[in-house]
Amino acid sequence: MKTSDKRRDIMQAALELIAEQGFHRAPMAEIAEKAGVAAGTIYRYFESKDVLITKLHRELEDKIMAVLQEGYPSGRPLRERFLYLIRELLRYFITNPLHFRYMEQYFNSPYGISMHRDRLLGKSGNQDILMDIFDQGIEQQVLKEFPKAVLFSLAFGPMIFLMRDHIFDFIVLDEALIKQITEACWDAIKR
Amino acid sequence: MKTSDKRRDIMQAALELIAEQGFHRAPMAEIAEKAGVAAGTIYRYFESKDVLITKLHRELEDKIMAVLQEGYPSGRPLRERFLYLIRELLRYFITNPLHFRYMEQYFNSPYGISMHRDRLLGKSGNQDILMDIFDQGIEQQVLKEFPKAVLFSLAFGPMIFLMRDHIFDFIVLDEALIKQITEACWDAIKR
DNA sequence: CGCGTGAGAATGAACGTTCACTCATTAACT
DNA sequence: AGTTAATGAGTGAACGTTCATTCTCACGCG
Repeated sequence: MKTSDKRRDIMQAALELIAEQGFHRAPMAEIAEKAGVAAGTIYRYFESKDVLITKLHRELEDKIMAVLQEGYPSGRPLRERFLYLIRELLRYFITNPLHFRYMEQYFNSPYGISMHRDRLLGKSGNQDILMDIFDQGIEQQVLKEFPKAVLFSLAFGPMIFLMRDHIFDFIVLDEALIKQITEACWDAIKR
Repeated sequence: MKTSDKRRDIMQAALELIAEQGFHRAPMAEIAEKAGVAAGTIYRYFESKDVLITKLHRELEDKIMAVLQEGYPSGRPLRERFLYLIRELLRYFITNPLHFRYMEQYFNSPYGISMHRDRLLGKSGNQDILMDIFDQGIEQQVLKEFPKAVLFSLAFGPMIFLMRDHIFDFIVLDEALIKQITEACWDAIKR
């Protein structure tokens, strides 16, 4: 609770500002002010804005992955595991809208491209629960015979769009709707 | 072929630069250079960068809508009309990747939010072929009973993701795959 | 116990760069 | 000759980053 205190404050301030305003409207000076430190102080903890952005992303990703792993029904059928993943991710983002906004920014930036490439090529460090489902689903002929990128898009594309709509109040994602939506996603990929 | 000449050049240069680099890495000076005019000249045709960006978007949207209307099978069943729309849009973007990249940039920016809001509320100027399909589909009980925003996400979310993957060479969208994908989208929304 | 000291932490003014936009000047056209 | 179009150096604002300076505080010494 010494150095990590300021480090935390800076990361939290950066998260909020970037999630709400985007990378370009989140100047270091403002991040510093929000974190209650001087501008120069940030550079004691992060060598550049880029590094701060990347570290923040990695931290969020780890946290989300941990949440998804937690109650993951490993032994259960594919369909159930798939529905679980989509549902829990939606719930997580609804509870943590800033996290969603941040990840979205990151994804829609040059950073996001290489991240996505690694994921599709299976090069992400931790083993990837979702890609595993796709592999098994194709093998067991439960899923349509699509490249993984296509399955990924059919499953995640709608989710991202819907979270956006939810955050901007174009729609209210309640439990009933979430259930129906996850099943609609399943309809799209199941054989 | 007088004023419109330079106007065209400027819009084309802006389209290319913004599509490839994003709004922030497309300085007016560079747009001017690419268009073969001086920086100040742009302001004879567009009162600000914002206006240029908005005009460019409107033009692309009009063009895309015109293409979609062209062979639109008005009299045919809902399913056929839906598949047509998704397929033709995919084809259009594959043929005009810069247009896709630009629209994507625009959508993932503050501009995009209000645009999307208007669309969901049916406030876009021209009547909206896709939203019509959703209205009719719900009425005729062919589609799942979702809010239009949800149907929209299920239909378009995957498409946007896939175009991204296609443009970055993570996937090759050939005719066979496009057919299967559009049908998978239909599976997601059909009752 | 009080005090001086030194090293690490923090500061914020200043710097260099980038960018959208302006405008006095020049060129082109009628 | 006069009107419109085009130019591009210049302006000021915004930003990421630096660094000389100040602050903090644990520790050793008298």
